[in-house]
Amino acid sequence: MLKAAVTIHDVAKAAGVSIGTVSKVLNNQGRFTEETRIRVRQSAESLRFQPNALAQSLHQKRSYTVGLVSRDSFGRFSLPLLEGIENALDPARMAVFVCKPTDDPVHERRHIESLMAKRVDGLIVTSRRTDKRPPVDLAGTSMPVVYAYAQPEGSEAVCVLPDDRGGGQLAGQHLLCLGRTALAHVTGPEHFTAVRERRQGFEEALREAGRSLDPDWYLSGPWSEAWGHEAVGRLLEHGPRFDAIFCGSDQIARGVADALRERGLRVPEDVALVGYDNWDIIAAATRPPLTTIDPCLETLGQQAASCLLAMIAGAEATVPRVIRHPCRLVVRQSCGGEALL
Amino acid sequence: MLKAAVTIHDVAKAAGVSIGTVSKVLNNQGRFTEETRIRVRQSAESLRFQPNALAQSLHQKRSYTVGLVSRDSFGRFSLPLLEGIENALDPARMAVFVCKPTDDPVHERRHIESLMAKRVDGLIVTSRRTDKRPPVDLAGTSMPVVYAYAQPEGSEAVCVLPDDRGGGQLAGQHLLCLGRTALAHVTGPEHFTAVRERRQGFEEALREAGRSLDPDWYLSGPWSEAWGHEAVGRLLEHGPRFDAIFCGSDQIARGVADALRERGLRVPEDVALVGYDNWDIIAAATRPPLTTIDPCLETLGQQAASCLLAMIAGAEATVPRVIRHPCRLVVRQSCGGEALL
DNA sequence: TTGTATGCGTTATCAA
DNA sequence: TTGATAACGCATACAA
Repeated sequence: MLKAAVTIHDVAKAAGVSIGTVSKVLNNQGRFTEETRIRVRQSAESLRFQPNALAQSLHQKRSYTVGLVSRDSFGRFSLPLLEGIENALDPARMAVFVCKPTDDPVHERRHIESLMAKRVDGLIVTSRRTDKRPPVDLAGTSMPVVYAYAQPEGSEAVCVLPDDRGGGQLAGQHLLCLGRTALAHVTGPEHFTAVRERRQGFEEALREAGRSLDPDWYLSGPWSEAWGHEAVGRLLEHGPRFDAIFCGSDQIARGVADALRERGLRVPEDVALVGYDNWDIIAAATRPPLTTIDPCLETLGQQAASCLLAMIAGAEATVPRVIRHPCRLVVRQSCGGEALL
Repeated sequence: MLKAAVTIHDVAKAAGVSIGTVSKVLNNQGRFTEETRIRVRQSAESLRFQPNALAQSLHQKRSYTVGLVSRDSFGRFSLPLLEGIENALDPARMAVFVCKPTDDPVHERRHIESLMAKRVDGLIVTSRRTDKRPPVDLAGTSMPVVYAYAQPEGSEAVCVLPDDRGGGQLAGQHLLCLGRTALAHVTGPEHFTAVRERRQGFEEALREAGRSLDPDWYLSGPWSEAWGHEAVGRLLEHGPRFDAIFCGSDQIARGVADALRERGLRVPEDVALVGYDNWDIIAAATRPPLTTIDPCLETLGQQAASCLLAMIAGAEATVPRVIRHPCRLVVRQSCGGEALL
């Protein structure tokens, strides 16, 4: 920006017309001779003219920019979300500002203010867990906001969330379909909404098949491979043998798979395994590769961005308050049955 | 932005002064009575006045904004890099635009143009590998650019890269220090600059200890756990027994660790293992947890951003053309010897 | 000490 | 068809 950027005045001078004419030609607005059109376009071209978006935005009261504020650190969830968001925003020629995530409300506040000062057209708020959190402070403005993979408490804001219940159900149904009858569930900490919802869905699937989840076969613990490992030991303490385990995350599933193998149990012959996340680097490297539930974070992000776009366009009324984004079953080899597809 | 944002005029009216005065007070510029100071500040406060950054930037010819253009997809490298970049930029009150990464020069071109139109103060270009790539097209402007974890070919641009050679050296020295004498190296594809540099550093360490890398003990393959697994088999075909393996990535190391254990070889008692990346989710979950080389991507990003800041401030001359960011040895349990620390 | 006027780069209205 | 000119919101030099 130091080397005096070329402005519309430069183009006008070069083309021998007024700035008004240049503006019209470049925006295909109003009428003008074919000849001036060519002259203007050529001058603009040769000068490598780039209209100053700052000036445009100032005038249009629209910046073609959205802010992405992330809570709880950038993590593995942010990436696919961001990917999806950009996929939706890019065609609309909107750029995105990212903010260093923070748990501190004061910092968050500062970031939001900075974003508002830059007159972003809207905000997307993400998190690394779907539990309710205080909504962002909009300082009384009516800036469009959508929460993606995040949920504001006591607010009418629109949010798009993964359908964790549906994911659990999908896992249960798949296992049941394959003829498994003794299903266990090893998952994360119960204070996660996601943990509770996934289990509900799983139990629902069992119920529909006239079964239920044996309390001895439900284990909640940390989100780690080590926990999966340990859980297998606990499961094995109980007499009757399970023939399938639905895991609350791919990491847990991987720990489970390793532990099973080390104890001489075969996957999927003896025990079928379903993971959760479809975190490629884990799921594909597990032996055998994990059949898992994909929360489809990328399309979720895309949908969130689309909603925001609609709101910015003034179609606020058309977008639902809370959207449950469906999960997808990804079949690899940990349940067998891939031939069925 | 729809609900007519409050402007400096509103504040002026509320405070009963002119906009010039408001501006001066709010920016602590020039002189004014304590009384008007209070009145203005109060009005601004109660109106929740946020100066329009667009207008400010237009005037100052400075947007306090940088563009982050990423090639080759957002990946696990982008996150720590981005984290570091924001850490450095946030205190300077600069915001960052991210661009959907792409390999397509045409799309990249469009993104850069969009960024330039928004009058970003500078650009950071990242990649997921350090190999040389064509520089970004700046359209003849003198916009400050720094390449982070990326390298432009035939360009004088500044770039900051991990010191992969140093990383390899660190690994070798550590193993040697612990008394290992028969060192193998299982790494990624040789067309990666990083693979070649890490090996060079490793060999250098061996050389300094009067040893050299046995060609039979050097194996190059894909960046995967499966390859680590397979490599162990190959290594074992050769008669003499190695007592340490330096792996080109944590993923490879994990595959190696699993294979070793399955063949009854103990880590670190029989074989010491050093990984590369310090990718927590892999390194910490490996059994035993991996001692590994940390390329310190976060501080690398931070340094890149600091350089950019310096360049934007006009101190271009003070920043070196290419910076090699040092790696760090992270000791866990795969080499033993943690007691030494 | 305070207010007015000008410029920043566009777009848009309205005469010419 | 084209060219002045007035916003847009702010900062600042200069006049009052």
